[in-house]
Amino acid sequence: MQKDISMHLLDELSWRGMIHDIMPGTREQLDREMTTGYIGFDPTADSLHIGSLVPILLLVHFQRAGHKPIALVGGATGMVGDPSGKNEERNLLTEEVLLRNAAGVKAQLERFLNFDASLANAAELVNNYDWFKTISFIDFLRDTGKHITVNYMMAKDSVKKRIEGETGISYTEFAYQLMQGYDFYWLYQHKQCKLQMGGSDQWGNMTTGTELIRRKCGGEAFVFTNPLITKTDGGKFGKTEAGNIWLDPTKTTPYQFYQFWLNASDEDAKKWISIFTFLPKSEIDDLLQLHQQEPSARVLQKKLAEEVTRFIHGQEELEKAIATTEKLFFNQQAPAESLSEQDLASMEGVVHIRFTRADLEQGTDVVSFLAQSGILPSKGEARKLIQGGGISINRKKVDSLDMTIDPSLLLHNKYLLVQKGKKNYYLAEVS
RNA sequence: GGGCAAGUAGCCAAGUGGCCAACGGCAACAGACUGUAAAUCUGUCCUCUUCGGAGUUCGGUGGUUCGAAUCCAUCCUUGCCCA
Repeated sequence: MQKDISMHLLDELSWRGMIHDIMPGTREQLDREMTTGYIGFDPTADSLHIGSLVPILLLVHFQRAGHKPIALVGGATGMVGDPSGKNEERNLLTEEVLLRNAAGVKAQLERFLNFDASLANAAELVNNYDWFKTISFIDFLRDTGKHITVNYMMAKDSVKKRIEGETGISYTEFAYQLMQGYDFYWLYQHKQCKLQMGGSDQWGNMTTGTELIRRKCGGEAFVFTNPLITKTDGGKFGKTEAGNIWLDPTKTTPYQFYQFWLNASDEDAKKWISIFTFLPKSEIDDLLQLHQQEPSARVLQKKLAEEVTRFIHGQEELEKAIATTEKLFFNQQAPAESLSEQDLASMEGVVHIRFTRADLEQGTDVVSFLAQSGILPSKGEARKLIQGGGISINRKKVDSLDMTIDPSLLLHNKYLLVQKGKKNYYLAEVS
């Protein structure tokens, strides 16, 4: 991507709706020189989830605009816990878990940025554990703590909320912003890093960093934040009944990942298409117009799902996800028998259940089958859902609790297609 | 260390001796309607169940009582005030 013909990074991010707050002087800094900028990622799990997608995309945009991105894994800060957005003290993760998580997160980040060392703006990965592990408490208090007043720290929203709230805040979490501030300072000193990006909830932590840089060495550094992703209906972004949407294909299959985006509401899709894809403005405008004319065609959702799935999982996995989606949803009225053995066997990403033929020979009732196969957690649960009309087998609604499952129901003598609700498919396979 | 207040299901929050598996709201799941949307309406929502019930809950423990989320004692946790 050529720097001079593309839009200014900030204008680009701005029309995409990826900028919430920006510190004055940031634009001038970006114009002045190739700037090094960083974003921190918390190793709270061994995989990133789609909540981290916006920061990842910011770094990618940043690098494409010719600047140098640094992804920081918070191996040290993760041990302390960020109070932002939390109304309760966190549980501390053990060192062992954190090390493993940091490694997992690092491996994922490496896939999205260009680390080619021959580039002037090659991406870098750092772990703040590397510099924090050797700093003594006394040194930290004398060299860093001395520069920031408690008054300043208490004025931060994240801290103020906790102080005024019911649960209070421990010294540990109170000190978090100093650690994050120190990260910025360290990167400023060692990597000439002059910019920090992050979610809008991080504004307070981020500005502690610029303040520290100013007071400790008279340097000038900048920050900007992206708005937090919300859903129009007020729900939490990135959650489904199955839990988080992870970037790790073994935790969330590409099919499930694709489905998540495809199921975006109209309103959300309009916002998300520009944030989560790299499509140019003209193309997005066209899509928005198409969407306006015929929302039921869901062009926005399809394009969104396609682009994001490709970015995370690659073309091949995307095609499999689309193929499975078409088989399951393209013609829902078609009887399950019309699906070929090949169709069923190649459904990657739907939940597979295995059971032995012997289990079926004498026939079992649906309720036991659903509970024993693990599709539902208990018989009671199975019973309730069936009574509520929420279970289909081979696309036929189960309308009786007495229904018997036996080999005659098997598709191609091998499969059972079980649906919980409209969208959750399970493929049970005899082995 | 002293004083005051609080701890109820995933979250918020009613409930002050039996009618309590515990009002209500949110979230979640399912159904109807649709476009695999949104909104709306309906059902479910501690666990298991042979659908008759059974078991375990209201910070912990012990007690009073025929009977406790509710009363008493004690301990723990949290917040506020004082030292």
